[in-house]
Amino acid sequence: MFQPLDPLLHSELRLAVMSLLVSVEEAEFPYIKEQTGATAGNLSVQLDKLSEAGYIAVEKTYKGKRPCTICRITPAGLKAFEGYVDALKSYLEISN
Amino acid sequence: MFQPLDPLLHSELRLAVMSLLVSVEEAEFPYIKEQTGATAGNLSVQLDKLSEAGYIAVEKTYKGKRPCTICRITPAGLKAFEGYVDALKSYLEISN
DNA sequence: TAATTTGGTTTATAAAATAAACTGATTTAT
DNA sequence: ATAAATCAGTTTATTTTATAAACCAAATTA
Repeated sequence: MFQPLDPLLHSELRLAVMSLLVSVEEAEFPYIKEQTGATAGNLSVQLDKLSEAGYIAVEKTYKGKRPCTICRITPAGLKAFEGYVDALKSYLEISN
Repeated sequence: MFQPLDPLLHSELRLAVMSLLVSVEEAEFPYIKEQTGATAGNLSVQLDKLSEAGYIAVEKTYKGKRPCTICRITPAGLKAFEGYVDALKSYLEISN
């Protein structure tokens, strides 16, 4: 009846991050922060979780002299996101 | 960009309960328990939260000699559910 | 009449989300 | 030159949440 929801994606901020990365395929920390409205601390923690799950790849480089964290969705992450969206439908489609 | 998600509905079990009640408009505790696969304890707690939020109405009656807890979605609950589904779309629709 | 089942509630614990505080380097202002 | 402010994050602490375990009362079955 109801498909289980991946707890890693069933989180407002992590879902927003993944949603963002699905469409842009590359985003810097401050951009994600701005788009999601998250605090830096919260974002940092959630990016770690997504990264540890292999849903995103995090590259730490420099932009001029300043540190720069770039995030990209991975194939596993894309698959998980699609699976989550699919599972959600079992909760949203009225009367089947 | 991303619409906030009602934390009361952004919960696997509570969402399942609401989804169920949207389509049936009346369900007994054991039925909800069976359909969602939840433990009785967890379900009891989550029904309380939905009830306290005014999203569902809980009627405690008897079915013969046995206690019977009947749940119905309220207009406020239906509105909240629809709002939640709508907000979710801002996370799921690829490239706005 | 003892054990089991039904229909739950209450309580305890583990996990999660989130913000606050902090670090270290870079600009900018004085 | 140096003090203050900003940038780019991380770490830690706190609150909230989800969940299961333990419990309770009544009814049913053995």
